[in-house]
Amino acid sequence: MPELPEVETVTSQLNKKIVPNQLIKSVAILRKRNIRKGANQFTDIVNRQIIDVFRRGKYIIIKLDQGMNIVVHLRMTGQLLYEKKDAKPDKYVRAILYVSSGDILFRDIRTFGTIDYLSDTDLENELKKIGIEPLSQLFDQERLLEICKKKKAPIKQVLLNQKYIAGIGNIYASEILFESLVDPQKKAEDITRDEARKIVDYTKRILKKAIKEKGCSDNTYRDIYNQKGNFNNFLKVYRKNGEKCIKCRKATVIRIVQGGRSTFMCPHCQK
DNA sequence: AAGGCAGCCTGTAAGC
DNA sequence: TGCTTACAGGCTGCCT
Repeated sequence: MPELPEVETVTSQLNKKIVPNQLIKSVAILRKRNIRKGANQFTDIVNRQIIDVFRRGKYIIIKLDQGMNIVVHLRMTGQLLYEKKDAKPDKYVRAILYVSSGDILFRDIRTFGTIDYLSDTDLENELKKIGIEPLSQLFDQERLLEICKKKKAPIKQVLLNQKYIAGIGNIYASEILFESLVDPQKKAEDITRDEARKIVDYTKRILKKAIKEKGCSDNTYRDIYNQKGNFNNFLKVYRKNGEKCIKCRKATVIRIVQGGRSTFMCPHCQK
């Protein structure tokens, strides 16, 4: 689940809670495999000061002093939960950061989530690999056309590819293309100028609205206070297969598979 | 270079 | 009720 709006929600809440000047008191690693790079130095973080918490793509970055960073990716079912102190972890909690004011629990049912411990340089190199922030001013019609140029992959796959655009996942990709009236199967290189303008416009509008609603909790996503987001109440096409399209009120929303993932669309509206 | 697909895990819902 | 199957919002690595 967690895509840009959900990760943004968690990041900004955590930022308010633990920035600045809080110390990492200790750390508990309950499942080693969730800790990837830098696992062996992970205990160094004790007594480091937290300088900042920010988001890039779907990564949550907790910036520490001495040029080190804790980098969290929630993947499918990851959660970061903030609790006052002495939280009692259930069996899905994979790691705990004990900070001055409370405990941060990394909870993840499917265990795909990751935590890396990276120097500023290593972090910079990791972040270079991911594409443009869709909410930045630099993401515009021209930029999207540039990204789509000479790509034979379907536009949906391009929107999902973090190398090109950072933060859009499966839910928002379906929603964006539905509002833009673009067929998700259309080759990226065939996207017109007008379609590119609409895709950019709806990407920004939908992501901003979803952030305002604290994300989308179809399933396991929760914010740091263990609360659900409200954006699923605003979904127009995602998982609406079998229902009447709300735009044309004639055709039925269908589910197709692209790259092994579900796409939801109205075959009448999206050409 | 780029696309397709299995794999990482566990839970839930649907179908029989 | 219980068993089996399909599916789940992400990403990597290997193969073609």
